[in-house]
Amino acid sequence: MLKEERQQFILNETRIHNKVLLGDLAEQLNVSIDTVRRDVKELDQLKKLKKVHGGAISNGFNIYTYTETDIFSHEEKAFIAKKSVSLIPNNGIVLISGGTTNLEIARHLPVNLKATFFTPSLPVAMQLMTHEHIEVLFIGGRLLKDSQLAVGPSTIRFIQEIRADVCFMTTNSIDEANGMTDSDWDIVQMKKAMLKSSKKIVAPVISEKLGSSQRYQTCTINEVDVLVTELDPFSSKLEGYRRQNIEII
Amino acid sequence: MLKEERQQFILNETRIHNKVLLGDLAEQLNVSIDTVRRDVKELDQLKKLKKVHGGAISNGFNIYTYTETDIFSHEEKAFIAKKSVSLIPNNGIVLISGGTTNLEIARHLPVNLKATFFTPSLPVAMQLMTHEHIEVLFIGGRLLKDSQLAVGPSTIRFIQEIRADVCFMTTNSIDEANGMTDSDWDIVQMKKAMLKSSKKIVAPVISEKLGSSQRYQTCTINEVDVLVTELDPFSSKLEGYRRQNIEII
DNA sequence: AAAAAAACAGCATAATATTGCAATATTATA
DNA sequence: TATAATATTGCAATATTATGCTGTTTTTTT
Repeated sequence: MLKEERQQFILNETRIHNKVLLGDLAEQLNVSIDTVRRDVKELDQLKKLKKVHGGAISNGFNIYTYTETDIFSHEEKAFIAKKSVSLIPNNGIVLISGGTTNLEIARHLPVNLKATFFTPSLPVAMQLMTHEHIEVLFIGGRLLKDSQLAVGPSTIRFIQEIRADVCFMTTNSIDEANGMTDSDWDIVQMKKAMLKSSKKIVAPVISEKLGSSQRYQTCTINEVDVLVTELDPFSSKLEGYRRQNIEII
Repeated sequence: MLKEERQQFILNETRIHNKVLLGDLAEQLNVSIDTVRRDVKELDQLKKLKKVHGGAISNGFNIYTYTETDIFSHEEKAFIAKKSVSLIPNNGIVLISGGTTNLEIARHLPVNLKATFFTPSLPVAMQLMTHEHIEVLFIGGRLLKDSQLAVGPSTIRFIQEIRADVCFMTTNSIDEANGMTDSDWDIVQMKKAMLKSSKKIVAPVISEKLGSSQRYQTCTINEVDVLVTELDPFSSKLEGYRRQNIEII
């Protein structure tokens, strides 16, 4: 059995039972308790579960597998997500695009939040479905293989029928001059439709994306209502955006 | 055997089994383990799979609950899948519902098959996306949490616009008197729409489902064109279906 | 505080990876 | 077609990784 399989099994067991004992795992997997201990330690470092004395407890369901190198950006995105979820009104209608930051938002929803989410992103939909009180509506269409996102005319038509309270729109790049920009034309068209159908536009953006731009424009900077980054809201790096009357949290 | 073919084989094996051991591959391919190692390394660099110590694991869709050990009667379902895929015409339009048997079909598509698949099932869509030459269209709508399936009026409207060559329709239960039956009303409505939009109806069914029935009817038995089971097509258990003029493979 | 359980560190062993190299096969070019 | 350039493959030597074991330290329980 491959190490990765074993770790996947451990993750699955912790998810199902909420907690597991290292001794039990060692027996089920036919390996020494030291090996299990080492596995659990690694998984803990990858934030996939929480190691406790004698066992491990679940860290919730996570569809995405982070490599060691993006552990830092993962933590930053989780921080952005925690700040972002406060913008969702109870019983609200939410439109949410794809990307790993939005995936974190889908993970960090308050357990008691009741809301309806529309999304064209397969991974985000999967993640949203783990929440009991969240209704998930998938926006269908042609699926792009790399971004796992639905695009195309039927997608846009579907989006046009929605009236959302808030839209979480992630992007490849953002800067003052060009606004939010992306490298894929189909995705940009779909995103434009999303923005049109939403009252409030929230851009959860990791600071490394600030000040860069791509080929196609989704929207200008002043169409954004709220900018959420991992930085302090009064950071000098955000000065330019503050001047545009964008709420920064 | 050409290097290309070998790598294609390796990719297919990892897709089907979710993991492979380098030693096994070397044996199956009649090359040294070094060659396999180099192939896997290349495929890893191309992000087509993930190389790990001792083997490789599938790169796309890896949710534990859908791996071999976790699917009930996996062997039989994989066998049904292998028989079913022969019914897909090249460049055809396919409608495929959810369920683990259909998931196996999505896994076992021939590597060179070109086709367009429509599905309302999240896991099936994920699996289909791992195929290079397959176009995947997701049929959106309200997602049911347990079956991970889109249902509802917008789903049905979307389906009504499709004209499919073949439809793979799995079901909870099937018998001669009641046809295909399910326990969820929304799912049955969605399935009815799928059948209406398809020229040829294929029912991949594991034999233990034969002769049982549920609350709601999807279709009568003579609407089914082809029945695929893990049994020998001439098995006496299939006698009743054969009398209905259903093709059995 | 003592006893028990668990975690940790270091080490030995076996399995797997990497590297350089030579033999062979394939491709490009004159 | 001949020849040079390039790629592929298997092998051997060496390096790395995974695992279990032992003894010791830390944590939990009594």
